[in-house]
Parts: sequence; C-alpha cells; structure tokens
Amino acid sequence: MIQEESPRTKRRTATADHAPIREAGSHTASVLPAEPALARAVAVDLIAVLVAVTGGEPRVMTLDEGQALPSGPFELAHRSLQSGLRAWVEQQTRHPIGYVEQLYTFADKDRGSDAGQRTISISYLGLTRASSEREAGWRSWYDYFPWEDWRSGEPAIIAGRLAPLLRAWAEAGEGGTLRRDRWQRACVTFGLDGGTWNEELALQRYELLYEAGLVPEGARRAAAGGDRITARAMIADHRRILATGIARLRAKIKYRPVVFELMPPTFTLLQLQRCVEALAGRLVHKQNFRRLVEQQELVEETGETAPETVGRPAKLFRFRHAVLAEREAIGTKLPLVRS
Amino acid sequence: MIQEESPRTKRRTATADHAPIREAGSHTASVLPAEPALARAVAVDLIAVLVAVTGGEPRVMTLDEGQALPSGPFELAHRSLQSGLRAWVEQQTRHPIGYVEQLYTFADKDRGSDAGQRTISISYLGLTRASSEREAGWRSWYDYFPWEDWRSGEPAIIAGRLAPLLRAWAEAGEGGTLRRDRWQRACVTFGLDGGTWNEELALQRYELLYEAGLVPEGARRAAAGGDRITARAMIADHRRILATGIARLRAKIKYRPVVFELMPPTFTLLQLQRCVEALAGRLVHKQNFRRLVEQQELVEETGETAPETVGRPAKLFRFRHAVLAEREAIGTKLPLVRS
DNA sequence: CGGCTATATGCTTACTCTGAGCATAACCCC
DNA sequence: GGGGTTATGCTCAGAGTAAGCATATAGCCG
Repeated sequence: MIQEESPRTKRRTATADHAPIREAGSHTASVLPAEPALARAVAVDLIAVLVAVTGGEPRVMTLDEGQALPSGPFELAHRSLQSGLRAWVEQQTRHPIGYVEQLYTFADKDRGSDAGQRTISISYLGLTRASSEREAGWRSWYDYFPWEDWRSGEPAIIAGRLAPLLRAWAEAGEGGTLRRDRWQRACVTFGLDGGTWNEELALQRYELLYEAGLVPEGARRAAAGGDRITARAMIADHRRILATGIARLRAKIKYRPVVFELMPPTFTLLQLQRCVEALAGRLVHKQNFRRLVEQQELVEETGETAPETVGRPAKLFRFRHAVLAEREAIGTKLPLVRS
Repeated sequence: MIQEESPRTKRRTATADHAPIREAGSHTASVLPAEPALARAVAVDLIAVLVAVTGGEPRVMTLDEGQALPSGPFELAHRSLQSGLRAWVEQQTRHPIGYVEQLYTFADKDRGSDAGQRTISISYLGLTRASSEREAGWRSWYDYFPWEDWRSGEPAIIAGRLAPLLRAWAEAGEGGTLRRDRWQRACVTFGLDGGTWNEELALQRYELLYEAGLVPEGARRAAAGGDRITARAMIADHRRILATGIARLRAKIKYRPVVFELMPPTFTLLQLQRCVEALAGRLVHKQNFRRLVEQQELVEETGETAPETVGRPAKLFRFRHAVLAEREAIGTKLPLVRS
C-alpha cells in the first residue's frame, strides 16, 4: 500500500513543473538547510554476502544459526563504504578479500522498526579464499535455495513441490490474463513446461516465490501456512540479498575472471571447474571448459602436478594476474552441457 | 590517505576474531541502541542520470547550466528509494519513466561539506521517451565525454590531446613497473597502440583521466592547470556518476531490450538503429542489425510506412511488449562494424 | 521518360564460436 | 597386466555473426 506523500513533499514539487529536483546553486550542500529534520532518522547499514567455496559447495557467511547475513552500521571513521566493509570483513576472516562489489541499496519502509525511523541497507558481495579449517557460520547457499542446485539433475523439489504450488498460485489469480501471466512467469523463471533453466535468474525466482506467498518471509501475503517450501529462511530481507548476490556472481563469472578470487594460489583445472560448477549450480563440459580457460590464457602452468591424486596426475596452474591489466572485458564463459 | 579507525570501531571489532559484525539477536533493530550518535549525521541523496535520445544525440538531464545532475533528498514520505526517484522525475518530465535502475551508492568522505557530516548518494539511471519540444536542461552526453563518440571515426581529441597527455602521465610515474602499468591501462581503456575501442569502458576511461589529473574534478591531484581536456565538467562527482550511467546503459542494451524505452511508440528500424548508435557511440552494420532485431522478434510491423521519407519508404514497427514476459535474458546485440 | 540519388530490404559467404563426443595418456590398485 | 580413474588432445557439426553484394522503391531533375 502506497503511503500518501507528506504535505511538505507536495508543496516542494508541485510549485513548478519541470523544476529541478534541487535548486541550482545548492548542489554542494547535500542537506538543504530548510530540511534538517530529514537527516535525523536515517541509519545506514552495511550488509555482506561473503562467499567462499569449500568442499565443492558454495558457502555464505552467516550469523545467528544461519538466519542472518553479517551486517553492521556504517561509521564515520570509515573512509568509504567499501573500505568500511572491507576492513570489517578482513578482520573476520583473516584473509584479505580479493574482490568486493556493491550489490544494491535498499530502503523499503518495512525494513525499519518504528515509523519515523528509516534504515538504508547497502549490500555488498565479497569473495574470499576458502580457509582450510572449517569455520562456523559458513553455510551452503543451497540450504537456502535447494532448487538452485542442478548439478545432479533437476532438483526433486521443483517437480515435487514448487511446480504444483506455483500452478495453484497462478490459477488462484483473478482474471484469465493474470492467471496466464503468472503461469508464464513461473515457466520462464523456473524452466517449467519445456522451458530451459537459466541459473542467472536466482533473484527473480526468489521474488516470484515471495510474491506467491511461498516463503516464510512473505508470510503477510501468504494464504495458509502449510504451503511453504522446505528450505532454510532468513530474517527480514536477508535471503533476498543473498539471492541478489548469487545471481550477480553467476552472471559475473561468465565475463570476468572473478572465480580465481575463490581459488587457492595453485589449483588443477578440475578444481577450477568444480568451483565454477558449485557457483553456477550446473555441470560443465570438461574438455570445453579447459579449452576456454586455456585459450583465453587465464592461467599458466606451475610445472608441478597435483599431489594425492587418484587417476592420472593433473597439472597445477596459477592465475595469470597479468590478464587483469591486459584486458578489461573477458572472463570464464561456461560451456554448459545440455540437460 | 586512509584515516585512522576511530577508537570505538577498534574496540568493537578487535575484541574477538571472527566475531560477527553485528551480534546475534540484534539484527532486526537496525540501529543499535548503544550507538545512537551514528545516525545523526547521515543524509541521503538521490541522484538521477536521466537519459533521452533526441535529434540523434543521447541527452542527459542537467541543472545549473549543465553543471549538475538532478538530485534531491530522500524523504520519509517515499515508499522506497525507487518510488521516490520515480515520483520526482515523472513530475519533472511529465512522461512516465519506463525504466529505472539503481546505479551505485557513494559515500566518500570528501563528498560532504563539513566533517562530521556525511552524505550517502544513491544514483539511478532513468530512461524516458524524447519529448518533441526541445526542453531546457537536456545536453548531449558527448559534451562531457567528447572522446566517447566514435560515430564519425576516432575523435580527434584522442590522438590530438588525450594520448600525449596520458603518455606524459605514464612516463612521469616513478619506477619502470608503474610507468609500464600506467601506459598499459591507458592503451587498454582508450584503445591506443593498436588496441581496440570498447565503448563499455566509459567509466574506466573517466577514472583514468581523473587519476591522471586531467580533468578539473581531480584538480587537487593535477599538476599544472594547463593540461586539462576541453570538455564540459560537472560539480563534485556528478560527471563520474554520468559516466557510470553511460557505461551501464551501453552494456545493457546488448542483452536487454531497454532501447525501446527511449523510442516513440512506432519507429522505423533505421531510427532504432540510430538510437542504439547514439548510445553506443559507434556505428552498426545496418543489415545485420535488422536481422538481429527481427529474428529475435523484438518488434512487429504496424502495417504503415514512415512519412516524410527521402528514399524508399521504411516500414513502421512497434515494440512487442510480449517479449518482456516471454524471455528474461535477451536483448539487442550490436553487430559492430570493424573500425 | 531515363538517370541519379538515397534509403530499404533480401541474400550469400566466410569465419568464429561452441556444444558434444571420440580417443588416448598417465597414474593407481590388485 | 587388467581394470578403474582422471587428465588431456583432437575432431566435427551446427549456430552465430561480421561483412559485403544485390535488388527494390521512392523522390528529383534534366
């Protein structure tokens, strides 16, 4: 439900059409002197989707028994948003984070606690190398999105639970157009009814489930309580932020060499492939994957071979950091197998 | 220069390694009761990169004689960030904005006026259909980035001014590694020395010029004042935000059908092509462009032909809005001509 | 009317990219 | 040495795409 605009807002904007949002000459003063009350009630939070890959699983750092993403207030001492986040996270994990990227900034009204209080949440995606020890807080992100893991074929939960629930939701819509529209969206995002699975749509899928009232976070809109899906949830909109991070990372590994931020200094090509597969949630054609990685000169041989091997020993590679300077717009494309 | 962390920050984070950024159990209260002072000094601004294409030129809405992007405080009355921005912009332009997308959130310290005051700037990209009348405030974005327009071949400013200035900057670096690194970055981003031009690197190019002290905004680092480049500048970091918007839009038109947000209801394929070319800053192979647009079924014929034509009359098309529902991950790819 | 110009539109060709599969190599174990 | 396992090399066919040739349809001008 849309709240009415406050009288002050109305007065400001209705006086002149095509008037600049902010009057000329006042740009440098970010808070207009006339409206000091506006600054009072805003708090700024930083939220991190911190990702590592261990044991063949993509992990995300969580708190509170997996119910929340790490977050904390943005402080004046921080030079910038990113450095604030980076400092915190590096203190947590002891490793430097190679890669930090801003995800999205949220400020929906229902996020804050009381009225008149508002929180801006700036979320970041961070990649870190897996630590050898198993630390607390790291959870497989497929605990939260079991339908996103297609590495062993289509997850049973889709045909078993999601598809029927989504169809019921679609058919509960009022009007033929709405019904058709809902079902089409379900088919497109979840690859139902002959559609193909697109791993990059993780966020859209979660949002569709939210809209359909099929996740606990959307409980207010949900009809009955029995139609939920068996997956781990999170407080507030943290699971949505996680979905945002997953979608962004899945898209990014295809055109930027960011996977290497998750890898140890040296690795075999199969390890690299498993890492990509863990993130993408789907399998990759081995030979084509090697071809792509090698012909793009993303890696170079160390001359050694991997220890503790079962079959033929694999060569060890390291990331060619030079590519970061040489080119801007390349990455690891995924030669995906047809299902 | 990196500021020291405040004592409070140190105390909070140094007590326990691997401690959660925010203690378990306190997630829903976005501002911790123990730190009410942090919220006091933060203001939130919305900044818009509002784009239209008129007269074959990509235009951006500006204020204050082209020196600033429209911006304004985020208010409590706004339901969400995006709705706040959307409401404002629609009141300005009278047309509904078809497309709004968040760009980036900035909070660098030097943005605010006094110490102890901090501004968070959340920037958005908005697309609107060109209005027939020529309104004030719309400026070609190539006024700000003349090196970005390759539609008539390589802009003279690159070989004439930028390349020499960048080379001088590179050679002024201390140490062979730094010198080589600087020059390599210049070559990659600007396509110098046999490299190819990549129109999506608009932001990196601006940032390189900033770092080299070649734009007035980076004046503090600039050596002499005479080495600037003849282009229109903006206050604060507004030109950087504009570059962010340009880069984002140039990338997006290749995989999402957002160009149509800038087109009138019906148009010829050449008009569509000119619009894409204006945004991308480079020419496109006509026949291949048509093939791509048609075989992706992005448009449908209206049955009419364009009036006021010079040569053979062109068919009129309209955007097939159905594609937005049918597919998620398609768009207008650019069959770019080789230079 | 025929030629000229300008745009629109159709078609072909060569080349690259990529999904997919076959075949071989190098190691371990028994 | 045979079987199992992983690594690695190579080929092939189909899709996608950059580029160019050719034709169609209009206005204009002599």
